[in-house]
Amino acid sequence: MNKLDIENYNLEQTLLGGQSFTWEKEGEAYVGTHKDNLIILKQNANQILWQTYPVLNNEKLLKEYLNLEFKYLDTIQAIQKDEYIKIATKEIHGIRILNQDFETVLMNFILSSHKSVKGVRKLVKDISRRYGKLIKSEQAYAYSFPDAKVIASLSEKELREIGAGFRAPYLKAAAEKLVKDQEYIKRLKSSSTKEIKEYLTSYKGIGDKIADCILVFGLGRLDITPLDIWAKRVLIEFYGLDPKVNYLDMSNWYTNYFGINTAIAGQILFEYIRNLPRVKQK
DNA sequence: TCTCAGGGGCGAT
DNA sequence: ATCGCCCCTGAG
Repeated sequence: MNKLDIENYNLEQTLLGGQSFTWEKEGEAYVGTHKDNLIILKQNANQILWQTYPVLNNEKLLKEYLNLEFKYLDTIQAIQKDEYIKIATKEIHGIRILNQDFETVLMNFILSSHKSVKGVRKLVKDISRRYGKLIKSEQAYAYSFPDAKVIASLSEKELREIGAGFRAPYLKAAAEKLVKDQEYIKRLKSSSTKEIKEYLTSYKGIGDKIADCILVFGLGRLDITPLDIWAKRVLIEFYGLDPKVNYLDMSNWYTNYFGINTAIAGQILFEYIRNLPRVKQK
């Protein structure tokens, strides 16, 4: 395998933390797909061992996908605004935001609705195994998540049968829309966050939260923190916000407080609070 | 075996 | 603004 020296990179939390659903841990290795590429990674302290398939040694792809050029330490320094985030950044170290494929992220997050990370990963894997492309190496294999055209060609019934449940019609309609809007989307990517969000929420099955996930994880808009229940708990338990504050106001709070890299702060606080020992409610 | 909520969103009120 | 309900799985 190829070697790359890189400090402050936590593969485990980055790949399996819930921003991507196309990774599995197999023994010591992380096996995942990005578009129609298979990527195998291992972490050894400050070294990442890696290989890509079917095109071998694709360093450009790897660096782009793992976001290796990202100025991690500068960002961490910029968000040290209070004791909570300071403690969190000590405990949770090395999370990056991946540069994932837009279409895959959009479809995967539609599937994430009312599902645990583990549940989404399983569903994504089941769909990939059945309808995706097989990519093999000598040591591992994986199926890529099908592109929009393939998903659009499936019936709602097929998607239900594989486990998509009530998300099946959303997924199918989204895939059709992705195909139809292909050219429009290319231009949209350089538009304002607000405009893109408006477009995304016009999809059935995409509301505020999932739209924000797509903006951050599929388009690299780091000036947003997607508000799942954990990001909300952070605001309520650490920063004293009233639980009744609506989505948009909470979201604006993050952006106003942490600024252009609030997505990173959000990921760190999310991991931190999620791993705190909790007393059971009720 | 059974219950229950899960990193939401929709549609009706 | 609030509230059932959606489909299925893993965890208890």
